[in-house]
Amino acid sequence: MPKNLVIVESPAKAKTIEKFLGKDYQVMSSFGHIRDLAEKGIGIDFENNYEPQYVVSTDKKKLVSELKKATKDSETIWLASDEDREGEAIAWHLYEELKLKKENTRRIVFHEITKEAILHAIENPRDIDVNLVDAQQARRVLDRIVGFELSPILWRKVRPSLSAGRVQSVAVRLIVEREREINQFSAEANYRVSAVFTSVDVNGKAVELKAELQQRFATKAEAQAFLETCKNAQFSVDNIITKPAKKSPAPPFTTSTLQQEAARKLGFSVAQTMQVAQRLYEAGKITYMRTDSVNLSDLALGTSKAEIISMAGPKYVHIRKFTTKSKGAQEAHEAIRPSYMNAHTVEGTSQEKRLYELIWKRTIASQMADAELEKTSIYISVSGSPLQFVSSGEVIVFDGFLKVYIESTDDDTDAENESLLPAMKNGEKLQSTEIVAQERFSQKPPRYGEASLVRKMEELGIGRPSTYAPTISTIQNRLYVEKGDRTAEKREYNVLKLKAGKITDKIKEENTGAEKSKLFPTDIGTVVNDFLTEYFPEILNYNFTADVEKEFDNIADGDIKWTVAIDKFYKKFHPIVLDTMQNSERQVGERILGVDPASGRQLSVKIGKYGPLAQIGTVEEEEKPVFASLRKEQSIESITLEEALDLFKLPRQVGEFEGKVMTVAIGRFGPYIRHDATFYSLPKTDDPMEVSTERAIEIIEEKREVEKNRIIQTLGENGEIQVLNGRFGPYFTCDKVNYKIFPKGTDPLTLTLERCLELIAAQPEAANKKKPFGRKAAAAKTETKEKPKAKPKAKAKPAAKKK
DNA sequence: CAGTGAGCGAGCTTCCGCTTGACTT
Repeated sequence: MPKNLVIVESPAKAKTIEKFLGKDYQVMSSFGHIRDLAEKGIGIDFENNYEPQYVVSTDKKKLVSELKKATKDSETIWLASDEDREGEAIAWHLYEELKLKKENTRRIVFHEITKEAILHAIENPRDIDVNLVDAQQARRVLDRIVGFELSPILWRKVRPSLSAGRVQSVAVRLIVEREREINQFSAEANYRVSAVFTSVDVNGKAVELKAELQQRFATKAEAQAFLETCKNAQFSVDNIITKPAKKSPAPPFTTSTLQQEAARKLGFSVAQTMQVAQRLYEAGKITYMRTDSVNLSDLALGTSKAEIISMAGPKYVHIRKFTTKSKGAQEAHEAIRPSYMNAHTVEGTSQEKRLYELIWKRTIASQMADAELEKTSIYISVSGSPLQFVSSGEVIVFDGFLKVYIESTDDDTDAENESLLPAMKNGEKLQSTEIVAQERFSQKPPRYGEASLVRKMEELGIGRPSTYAPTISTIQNRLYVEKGDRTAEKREYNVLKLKAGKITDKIKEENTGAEKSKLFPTDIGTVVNDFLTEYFPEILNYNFTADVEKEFDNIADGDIKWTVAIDKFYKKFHPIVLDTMQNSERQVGERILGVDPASGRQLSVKIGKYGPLAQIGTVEEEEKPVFASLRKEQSIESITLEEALDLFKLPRQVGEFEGKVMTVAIGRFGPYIRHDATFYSLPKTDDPMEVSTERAIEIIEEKREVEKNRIIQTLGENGEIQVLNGRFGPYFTCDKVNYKIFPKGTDPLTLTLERCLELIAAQPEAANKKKPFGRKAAAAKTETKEKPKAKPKAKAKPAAKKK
């Protein structure tokens, strides 16, 4: 039995360390925190100076008893959790829960996983830092108080099962406020003038030069006047300025920057990035993926340098030490980097390969030389006008890090092809081939995507690397926010063109405002946000986390007791909770849009039992109100009176077919046509308000055609087996259970009754799936999948249901 | 798969951070 037991947080780490330490050491993992505040109730004893009630998490019970057993057999126990606030608390919880003794317990920390670093740590043990532990307890208790006192208010005043918290509520606020900025935005137009000049270069060759006027015109008249001036103007090179420029590489990846780049370059969702990174980490290919540090170990710097030299030569090396600038960073780990810099790629799925290569390039590039550029600007004067055109070009003199990696930006709209300019002389005369004044509109602020929301949260110091992805899921699961697309709208713009001495004036059309996979606030999200910001402005303040972090630092420094800090907060916060619970109205987000011209009754929108609705009339009136649901893409905040009135025009009869009426309406699953008790979904491209009789018949016939082709063949005496065409290809059904056909590629027409029975026998699970797991079980399943905390309750429920 | 919108009110829901598992769609 080894004399020493080392406990770290992650099993992958444990495995590596065990190799370094040899036979005398056993290394185990705690899998993060082993205990937490009691899940039932608030888990804090307010009568007893905020005493936290800690409970070993159900999924950790077995682990804790194993750890306990291992400690009994060891002479010395080494607590080697991370060096930050949470890591210190993990060490303390282990100490408490495993009932360790001070004499044979050591607290150690190391910053990189190398033999030297670990041996050095073992030679320099210390005690558990109680102040740092207390800072974590304050953090934990504060979050519990905020979350568990605010959420019930929402259950009462808005809707059951909602949630609020220090992090998630602010994340939602960012999205709601951005949406308002967009709604209130009005595009301003101005005129941008560009020109194409020709000349002869120093070698006598004809060259072309594109240039842009430095000034923009606010009105069409001004642009027109300028073009008039240009009609008879002389153009000449006024000045040529060439200056050197530099570009430096970005620092290595943190969790947040990895999520952003993977979203931009690979199109990964935040959760996807983390899953793929986790697999790379577990396979030993990269360092830990939840980190806020941009620091690289000396080992990594050394191997990077060697790699760059062999790849590109010594002049491409530039070793850099990056420092973190994000708020509240705790830097318990290294930056995210390849474990071995000489591995340019890895084996694995294509996602793993692509993410790995991204990490490798970013890491290598961070240690490479700056790129050197030469920027040239040619200024062109216009006779009869003080204004100047400018043509700019950029030449890469030395590529440096650009050899391997170019960082993306969210708005790469200005990616003009800046290139080499022709050689010119001062005073040179130019001919203009055309000069165009084009109307340009200012851009709406962009909506957040998952990754850009993470970036903003990191900037505000809200949330941690381990919680970015879960928080993004939570606010979507609560239906505060949803991911969606906006199709482009057409917009007209004006183009004035001067060519061959003539000015033409044309209207052109452009697409604008298309967005993909962005975060939109829902009506519930907006109502909850407005309610919370009104009653709890302090919690919803963007600086709240930063402010409490300062207080946690004071606790960690020993300047204030954690219970005193919490008491200060609670004495302010709790009375507002009580007051809000008592005195605030129920929140339905009602907006009165105006009057229905047909009836003269009030038209309003609000959140109803089944979602947002429009309502004509009020309950106080004698005549009952009339209701209509809002459409999916509409919101209470932005719907207009006209749009709301349109909702009452459905259901609408669109004529007859085969002697039966056809009705168009919008249901739970979108617009549909109803005919002879059958439903036909309307394709997205059809507007339910516009569908004609002919078009409706067409849709019905199309669906019938698909239905007809659905059945490939029928087998069995009474046709109990049907071979069908489904969304995922052919399958067959027997007794209301669906079965796969294999091997893949089997021609469904060759299937016989015997073969089908064989296939049924080969997939007995298919039959079992349906019965014990009903709809509820399926729902519970997705629930637990969405939030990693598997709740035993959710699993127990369906089990109890089946008899 | 597709009509809902009054109110009785059982018992339930919820936070943030640290870490991975396991078993059917």
